[in-house]
Amino acid sequence: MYMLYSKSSEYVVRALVYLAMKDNADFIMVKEISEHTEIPQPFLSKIFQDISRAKWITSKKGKNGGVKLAVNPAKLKLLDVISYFDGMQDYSRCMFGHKECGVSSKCALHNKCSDLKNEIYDFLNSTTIADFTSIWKKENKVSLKELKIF
Amino acid sequence: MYMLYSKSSEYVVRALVYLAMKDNADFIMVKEISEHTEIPQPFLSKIFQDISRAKWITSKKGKNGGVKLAVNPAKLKLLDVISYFDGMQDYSRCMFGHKECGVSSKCALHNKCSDLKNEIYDFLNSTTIADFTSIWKKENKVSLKELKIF
DNA sequence: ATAGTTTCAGATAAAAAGGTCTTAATATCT
DNA sequence: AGATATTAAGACCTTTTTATCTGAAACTAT
Repeated sequence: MYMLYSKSSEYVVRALVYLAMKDNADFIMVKEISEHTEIPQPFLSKIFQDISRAKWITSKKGKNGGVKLAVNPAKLKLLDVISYFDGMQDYSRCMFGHKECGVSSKCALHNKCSDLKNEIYDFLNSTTIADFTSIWKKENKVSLKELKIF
Repeated sequence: MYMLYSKSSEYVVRALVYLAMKDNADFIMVKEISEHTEIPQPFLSKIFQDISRAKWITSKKGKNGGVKLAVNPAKLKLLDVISYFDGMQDYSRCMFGHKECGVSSKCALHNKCSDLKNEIYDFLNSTTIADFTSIWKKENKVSLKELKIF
């Protein structure tokens, strides 16, 4: 499928939003996050291993262990998250495959489409984990099961 | 992956555009279409079987056989093609999962996102196979290898 | 130190998507 | 009628994505 983002990306956004809602003093157990986000726990563990390598979180083993945000969620853009898991896609590609898509060959269809792609790019590039978190806090919700980027 | 469309959808658009460029008097061999669109022939056959059930094309076996458009390409919307293969997705779903997404709970993020989804929907709903074809004719191209919806 | 808890790491399994192959059926031409 | 060309149909294979399992390592509290 030509994708906007994968399941992993969606999951990790939910997980990061949940973490960002906490005061970030304690480590949060993966199990707890799994329950509130409805992400299968083993899968979530693996995702955390992944983003722990990327230094977005730190983790602690043993009693009172868990995971904790290591970066400012206001600096974590959706684009970063998605491209980390799914790779960066080409938001500027011409739909007709022209290498040099000059003015002469531009048409309404092309323009419409590249505008759309720019908008998607801008949205992903300007929206952060913190943006989601602040809304969720306002709503006083705990569960993030339903959260979807699009 | 959360998709905009699958490979099948992309392929079938290319194939339909190719067919729509022909005068539609003769049946066109799947092999010929496969070569000009760079779609693996066995896969393309399968896709044609599919859309032949949907009555978008007719096919003829045997010598001088092949496939032929059975509908007006100006009436074939991208949305139809994509939803036929990938199913209709929910373009109006609230990103926070609210069943009743009332004004009070709407936020900038929600609005931005639903605007985007609407635009995508409108694009897919207003663009037809014929739109692609007319541009391709203008460009005097034969090969459709590079064509991509987005 | 030891027991208990919890992540880490990697192997493995299941599901979905994408792609190929083979045989049968059907049409056309001679 | 027979030979040939071409799609139909469905089984099968491959790759990618998603999900699970297991044994160890590490930390804490007692």
